[in-house]
Amino acid sequence: MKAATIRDVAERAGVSVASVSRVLTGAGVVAEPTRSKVLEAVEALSYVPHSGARSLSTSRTDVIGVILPDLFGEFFSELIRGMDVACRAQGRHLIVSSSHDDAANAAAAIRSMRGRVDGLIVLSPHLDSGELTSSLSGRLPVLLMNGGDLDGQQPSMAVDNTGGARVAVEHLFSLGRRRIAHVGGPTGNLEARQRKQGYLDAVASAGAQPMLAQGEFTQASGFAAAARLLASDQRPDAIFAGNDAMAVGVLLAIQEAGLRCPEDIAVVGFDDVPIAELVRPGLTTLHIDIAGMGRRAVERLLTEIDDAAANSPQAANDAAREIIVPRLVVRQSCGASTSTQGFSGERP
Amino acid sequence: MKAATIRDVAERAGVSVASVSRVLTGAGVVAEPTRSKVLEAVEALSYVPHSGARSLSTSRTDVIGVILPDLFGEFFSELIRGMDVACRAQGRHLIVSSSHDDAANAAAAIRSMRGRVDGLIVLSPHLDSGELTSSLSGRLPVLLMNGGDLDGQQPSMAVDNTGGARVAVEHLFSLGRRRIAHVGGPTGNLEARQRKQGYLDAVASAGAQPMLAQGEFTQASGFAAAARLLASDQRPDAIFAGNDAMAVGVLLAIQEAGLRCPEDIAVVGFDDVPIAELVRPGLTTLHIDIAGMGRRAVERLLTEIDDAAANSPQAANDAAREIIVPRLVVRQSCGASTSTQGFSGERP
DNA sequence: CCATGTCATGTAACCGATTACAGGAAGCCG
DNA sequence: CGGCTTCCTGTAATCGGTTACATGACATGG
Repeated sequence: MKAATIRDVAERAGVSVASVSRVLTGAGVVAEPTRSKVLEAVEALSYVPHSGARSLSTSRTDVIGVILPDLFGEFFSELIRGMDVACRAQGRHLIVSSSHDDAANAAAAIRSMRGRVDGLIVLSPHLDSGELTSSLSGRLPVLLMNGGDLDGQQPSMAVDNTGGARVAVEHLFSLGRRRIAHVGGPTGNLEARQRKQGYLDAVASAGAQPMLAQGEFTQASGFAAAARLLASDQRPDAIFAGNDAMAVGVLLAIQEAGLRCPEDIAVVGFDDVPIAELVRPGLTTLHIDIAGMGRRAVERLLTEIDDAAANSPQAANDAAREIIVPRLVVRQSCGASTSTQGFSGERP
Repeated sequence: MKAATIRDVAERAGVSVASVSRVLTGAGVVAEPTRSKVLEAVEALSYVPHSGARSLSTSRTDVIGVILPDLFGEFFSELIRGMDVACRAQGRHLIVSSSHDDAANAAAAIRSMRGRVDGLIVLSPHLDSGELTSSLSGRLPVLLMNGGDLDGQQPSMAVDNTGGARVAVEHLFSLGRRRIAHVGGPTGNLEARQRKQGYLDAVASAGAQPMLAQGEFTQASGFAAAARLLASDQRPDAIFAGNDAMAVGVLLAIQEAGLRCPEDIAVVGFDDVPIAELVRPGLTTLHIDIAGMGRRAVERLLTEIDDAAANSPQAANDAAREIIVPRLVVRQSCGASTSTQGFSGERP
């Protein structure tokens, strides 16, 4: 049995295909008896419009695509969740393509999505992807997240990594720490660079000396980097890690070295992944509302798509960079509060 | 500037649309000079076939849908990653819809996907979703994951929760533990029930008494449940938790109670989420190759789709239930190995 | 009573691909 | 050179929606 078409529905309801279409799309007016006859027929045949045919005549797909790099588990799922919620609310669908670790890979994914989505959200921690995207996009609306945005013309969103890092380091200074070290992420990663820059700014403002160690955004690399720092003759009294995974590695290294956190060395991370509040001591870190970011990204892309469809010239208005400001979450690892809190890590 | 169509390409290349189509789809034969002229024109116009038009004439979308409940971060992202890899390898796309916590919600998502996907993968921890799916699916190929599969006719995949739990508990018995308790997941959850059943089986085989506590698959609930168990007059010497999140809560409760793991109480979890090897002591747990499961699910769905397209009667062959057998990963928390391992938690 | 406007509905063109079938060029053989 | 393949290419029908425009019914006002 073939699937029912709009003509089958029209025939069964005793009306024309135009009326059926009007009822289903909500466009135009239909008299009440017609409407109910149509709905009845739709129900009886369990008719579902053929999305391809619809997209052919409307030249919209009602689908938006997301291109993702290889991401940490929690970040990925939170982001998708937020996007999904926003899409569902707008009657859109989400098509994802993940694990694009290099630019060429991402480019291929973008190409394969063209023609099947109304717009794209591209997460690109690679510096060169700004140009890459614009060169590939043709006239497909694109929203860049956490990327370079080299030309400043693409609509984009990004976390204020520099500012967040500065806040973290200033917080440590305000608690009396003086020898504050930084464990940075991979050099090729834009976010890693920005966080390092924020650290350097804050240290410079305080008139202190920077102490740097290189990591890879992984727990193991944080452990190794911290081990190097602890062995140096000028041992730091605080470590600001480029992300939470490395911060947890730092905590373990401190523990393994027989030192105490926060008494001997304070630690601050970045991202506020769920594990941050579960480790002991609880990790002070910068919180980002990841799901909210995802939701916001979808909303912005949709207005961009609408603008493009309307050919409106004020599209330039939307071509702004939106900044997400992370919020410092103070737990035990920074030493600000010495009270030992009981376990209360409810996780939904 | 409108997007180029196949006719634009044909005109520029000086050939017919049929030839262009043949080059792009790979169907039929084309002479070499024609092929290269076409590819050149495609390149010049940066032509991308209109997926809607294509799906209209081929009645395929090359997209598969995934319906997901609210999942834990790591599980979700690993699963999607595996599916995504498999899809890409087969030239398919993945459309996701997550956070469907109840059956009605999932049903709505399934309906909204009909007509825009070639098949569906439905993750449903709800007991009633087997019928739900079959009633909604019409003639859309569906693969059920971790669901009830009440009628046994749907192709499906599931983890051997019962068997895995039994292995875990038997392992504890083999280490000399005798008073083994279980912290179970929510009663409405099928997987929670199966794991509990495996625990009960193993305990019965050993002629021991079951000790049960109720949790919610969250870390906090595991903490609370363990606290209750530790306060009882017959304190257990081992706790098998229904998943890793609860197991971590159990570890914290033991620590907070001034007891030692594994010396006083051994702990075993289920799932082997990344955090399992990072907590101290390292958590002994049952490993599931989540990404592999996702990949396999896509592959099975694709063969199901092919069978449906070919109208082949041996489709019944595929309507089997495939079982994923979890593997016990022994770390420190069960007390099997007393050697303290250094930190080596490399995480890609 | 006729001209005119309003409103609901129907007819048919169109979106952009695929592909069955027709047709033409070239090659081969007798 | 004629007839027959063989091989490639082009024409046009088709998929299932949407929607501009035509149509017809009915009400209203002069």
